[in-house]
Amino acid sequence: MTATTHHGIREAIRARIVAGEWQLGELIPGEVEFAEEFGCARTTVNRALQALAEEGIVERKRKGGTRVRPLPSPQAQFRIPVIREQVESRGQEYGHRIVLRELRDPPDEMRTRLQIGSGQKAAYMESLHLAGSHPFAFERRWVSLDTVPGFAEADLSELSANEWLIRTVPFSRGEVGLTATSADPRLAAMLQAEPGEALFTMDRTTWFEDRAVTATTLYYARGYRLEFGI
Amino acid sequence: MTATTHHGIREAIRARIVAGEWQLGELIPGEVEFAEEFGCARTTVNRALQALAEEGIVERKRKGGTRVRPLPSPQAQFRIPVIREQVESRGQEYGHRIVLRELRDPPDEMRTRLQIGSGQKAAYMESLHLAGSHPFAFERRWVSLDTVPGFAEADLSELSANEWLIRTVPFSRGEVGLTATSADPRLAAMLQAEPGEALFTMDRTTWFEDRAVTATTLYYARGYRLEFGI
DNA sequence: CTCGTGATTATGTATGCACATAATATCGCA
DNA sequence: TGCGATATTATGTGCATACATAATCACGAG
Repeated sequence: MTATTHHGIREAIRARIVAGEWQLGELIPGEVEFAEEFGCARTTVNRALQALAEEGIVERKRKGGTRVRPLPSPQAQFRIPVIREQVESRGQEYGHRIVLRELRDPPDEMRTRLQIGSGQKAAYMESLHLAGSHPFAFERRWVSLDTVPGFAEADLSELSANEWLIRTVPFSRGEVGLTATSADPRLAAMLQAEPGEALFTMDRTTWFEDRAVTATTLYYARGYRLEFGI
Repeated sequence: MTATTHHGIREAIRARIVAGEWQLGELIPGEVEFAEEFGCARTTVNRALQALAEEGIVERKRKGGTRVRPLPSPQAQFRIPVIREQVESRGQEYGHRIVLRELRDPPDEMRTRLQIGSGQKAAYMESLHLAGSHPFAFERRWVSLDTVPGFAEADLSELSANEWLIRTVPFSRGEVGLTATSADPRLAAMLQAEPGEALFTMDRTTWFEDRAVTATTLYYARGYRLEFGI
């Protein structure tokens, strides 16, 4: 296997790093050297090494050369799961039920997070995501009407709030937090769990440019496990 | 800003996608078209669009053209945190204490996961990661002596087991799972938590090529939150 | 010995070109 | 009309080249 594609070269170099040919933090050969070895143009090696750098396998500095990353804290890539896809990929039918939907005065902490002026209301909703007839996750969501005025009248019978927002508001960035929560009585009732049970929890805040769009917290039913490879 | 670097062009196109210039799933202009618009070579546009494709922003098909991804389920990139760095980045002093370390017969589930033949022992250890004088996380770890024979005699007074393994065994891939666990009495005692309290839990199995290296479960102390941006 | 300046060097990146490859469209033939 | 061969087209990729940029090193002036 001496495919002289940037792809092939990238994998060849990756294999040699993984095999321990160079120490952690050690300088590896330069682009020219590799190019001679693989019998290709420097450009090609450059692309391969840049790709490895983006993956976090190596570090590169002009003039400094390329070195294996000292602490290869593995970068995990995973997709924030779309609940519908998660459920359907388990071969179950997805459904969702809006438990509560109203305009509300957000608590102070949420005002700050969503940049909502005091006195202004925001849309609040609670909904239950179902896998077949079993609860899969319970969602609490705040939506800034300032950023998304149309949300108050949105028809959410077909699309979930999340899907509606994705289609309506292009969103640029977000923050995600993962925690464990003890089920309070309401959560326990919603998710058919014991009060106090440990629930895997994901909360997310998203912005469009500089304006907060929505903040949601998802409480997953018992036994949920978010898996990914590295 | 009309920097004609692949980097600049990538950001320009990204901005236009985010701004909603094209519908989800819609075809965006071809490489030649963009090249004319930006006044650069097609190669440069190609690199920019390929980068966006790797990010999952667009989909490309030969002859089919480039289109905005239909469901921009945001890809999150985050680094699996190295505990020492987490603690130190909070301005606290990192320490760790080995609670238990011995050779043991792994339970069946673990035999399968680590590919350990029946009758063979594996290294088992429990350790406590400290932030200052407070417990930060409790770790249960199995190590395959088949893959890492040196582990039985490794000096773990300076490096944590994880850091020792990273430096010793190059590792190629792993699987990570995130869950919520209720603290059992032992966990509660170790982490100064209430029994039954919800603990954020991360387990990991890593392989070197086709051989399992180690499987660990990390129970984080109360209130831990794994954060990342998208 | 110290400091600054210029030479050196490795990576970063744009370009024009050639050819590869995959998917689609079109046309000719039965 | 139906089907298969062929042309077309958009992306994929490699190469040689030129120049940019940042970091380091060597050297010489003070």
